Amino acid sequence: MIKKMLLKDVARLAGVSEMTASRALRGAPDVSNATRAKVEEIARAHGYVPNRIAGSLSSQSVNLVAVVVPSLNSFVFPEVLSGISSVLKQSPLKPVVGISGYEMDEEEEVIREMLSWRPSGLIVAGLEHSEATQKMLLQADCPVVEVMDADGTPLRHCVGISHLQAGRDMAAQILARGYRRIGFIGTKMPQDFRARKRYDGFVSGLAEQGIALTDLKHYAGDSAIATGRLLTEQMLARQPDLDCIYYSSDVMSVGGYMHCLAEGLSVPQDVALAGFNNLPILEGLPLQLATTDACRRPIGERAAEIVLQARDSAADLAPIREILSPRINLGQSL
Amino acid sequence: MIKKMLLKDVARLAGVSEMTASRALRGAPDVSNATRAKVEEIARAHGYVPNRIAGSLSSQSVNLVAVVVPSLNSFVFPEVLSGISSVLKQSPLKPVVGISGYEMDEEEEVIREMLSWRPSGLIVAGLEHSEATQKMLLQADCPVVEVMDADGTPLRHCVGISHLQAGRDMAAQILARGYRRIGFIGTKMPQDFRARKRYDGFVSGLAEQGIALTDLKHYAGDSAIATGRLLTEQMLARQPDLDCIYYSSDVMSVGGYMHCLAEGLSVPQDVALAGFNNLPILEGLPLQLATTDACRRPIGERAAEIVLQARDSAADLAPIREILSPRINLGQSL
DNA sequence: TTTACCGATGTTATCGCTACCGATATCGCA
DNA sequence: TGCGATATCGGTAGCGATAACATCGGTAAA
Repeated sequence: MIKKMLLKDVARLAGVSEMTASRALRGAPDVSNATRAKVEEIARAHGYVPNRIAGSLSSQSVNLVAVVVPSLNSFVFPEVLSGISSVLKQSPLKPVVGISGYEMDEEEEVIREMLSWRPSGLIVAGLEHSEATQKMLLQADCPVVEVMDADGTPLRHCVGISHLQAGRDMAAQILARGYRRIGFIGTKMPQDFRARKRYDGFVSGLAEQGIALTDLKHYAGDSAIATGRLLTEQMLARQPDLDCIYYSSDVMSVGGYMHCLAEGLSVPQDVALAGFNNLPILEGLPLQLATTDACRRPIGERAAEIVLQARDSAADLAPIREILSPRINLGQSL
Repeated sequence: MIKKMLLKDVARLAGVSEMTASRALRGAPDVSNATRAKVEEIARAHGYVPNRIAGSLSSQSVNLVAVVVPSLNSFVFPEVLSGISSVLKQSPLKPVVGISGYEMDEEEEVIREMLSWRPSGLIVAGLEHSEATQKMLLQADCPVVEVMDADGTPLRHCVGISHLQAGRDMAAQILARGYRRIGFIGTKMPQDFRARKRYDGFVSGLAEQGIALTDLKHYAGDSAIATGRLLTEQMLARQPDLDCIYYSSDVMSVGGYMHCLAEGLSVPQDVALAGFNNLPILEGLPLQLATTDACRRPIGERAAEIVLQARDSAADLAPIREILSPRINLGQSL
């Protein structure tokens, strides 16, 4: 294999035209079985890998779906992704992931990069984008689905939950159980719009019943169990009579629980805990922590379905806005 | 914006040739600042997104590095990825992730797909590939780096650790602390070659001192805290006098620890625990669990550096084989 | 037997951009 | 004033594949 095999090499070796070789390898119709077999045989024998760059330029179609998420570390997006993948598997489309790092500028750059590859669809987490990004998304000639969040104005298609409502609902549950001295611990706070909305909903849910937060910690860094533990320790030191803490993420509430375990505090008697996301790390703990399921997988699945739907329909797909209902899991920590 | 803006539209509006517009937008030399500014202005105003498919076909270069990993759920690969990203950020290259799902066939398909986009480099986890995959990787006209593992024969470049040795080392540590009735719990066992190697190394390490495993559980499913907890419970039921368990992953050892917490078993007095990877979930637990750091980030960084190095050097880069030394963290659970 | 038609294949014309190289403008300097 | 060296810019020719249409035996229907 001195130099790269091209389609024309395969064609020549198989004794057919480039066109026929192309059709054979793509599984297109109008090729006799004998010819197809011969072409495939030659391609395999020589390790021919088609050049999809050329193919896509020619066919004006790219079998990729861009997926832009803030992070892969947070345990939350892999599951959205797997929902997307499972649905796309029924089609020739493949997901490609880009990471925006909870930064609008970074998101803009990543989206520009992805759109420059002319994907068949774009799925992006969140409704908040820079102006330039919004413009790009509106002009993109592929279906765009904003996911995870439903509080706001989607550009076109949208699948998510109301984080505002999720926060409010958790406030109601916590108040209903008689807790009154309540703290909130959040991470990535200025940048994570959804965490911010849960916070806002939570505070307003408390306010509806005349309760204000007793303590509050907005931490700029990433969610981590160790961070949750540390911030919980600090908050309980500041407010020894706190009776409940609501965290922006299960990762953090697990950290809080670890603090309680280490200090011999009993949950929920000494302090009640609640998180968000219903992450798999909650399963297997000695105590089931309260959480809200964020519908990650269904969101991914629906988003992918919308992309497929848009691809199949000749005309532009009418805007789809799907608001899923997250389910609170009270567990044993409230 | 009725139809897609093309470079020629930008050029026309800017009153320059396509060529000049192309140079201006790419930041290529030989363009006056005034012209460049005007072209950029027009492009921005009209939301022009260059078509990288056409650009790459023409320039015969793609600024993407394919990264193929078994899974994103396992908590281990995101960190390799972030090592890769951080290094690539100094260059115009961008990582693109593909998921092989711990399946050789799937891996083959994913790699074929990625290579069909003619990336500037390919980083793949593991040394074990199907024959067809090996052939593709050898013929690929881009640098290929196999990462994570160093036990075996790399195709060309390789950055990893010896999992065999990691298993052996942990066996030595465990034996040195006097444990004799030892169990092993592993997941993804037939497919995860690296876990398998740690197991083999562990068993041989024990054998060197005349010890055999007291109990063994190879679980086919994914690692999860809940799974670790359940399998630990079952193993301890089978072997009540087990004094130590080595897990294929920290995720599982945390599950084991959760079982101990729930049952009131003290670690390491009642049973000692050790895992692998040094995952962030270990941080913040009431007890620090023994583990081996898998050097995930440095591996990602080095792999990316090799890709950059190969890109810069005119001639073919001589094979690089880098074996990092994982560090055991004994914690408090042994 | 003739004609319409169909499956299998080949020919031509892009797809949107950039490498390559030639053309032009500008400027310093003798 | 005239020359070559620079700085800018443009025309042409692909990159490697596929869409669309043309071709061409051969078979079934008339």
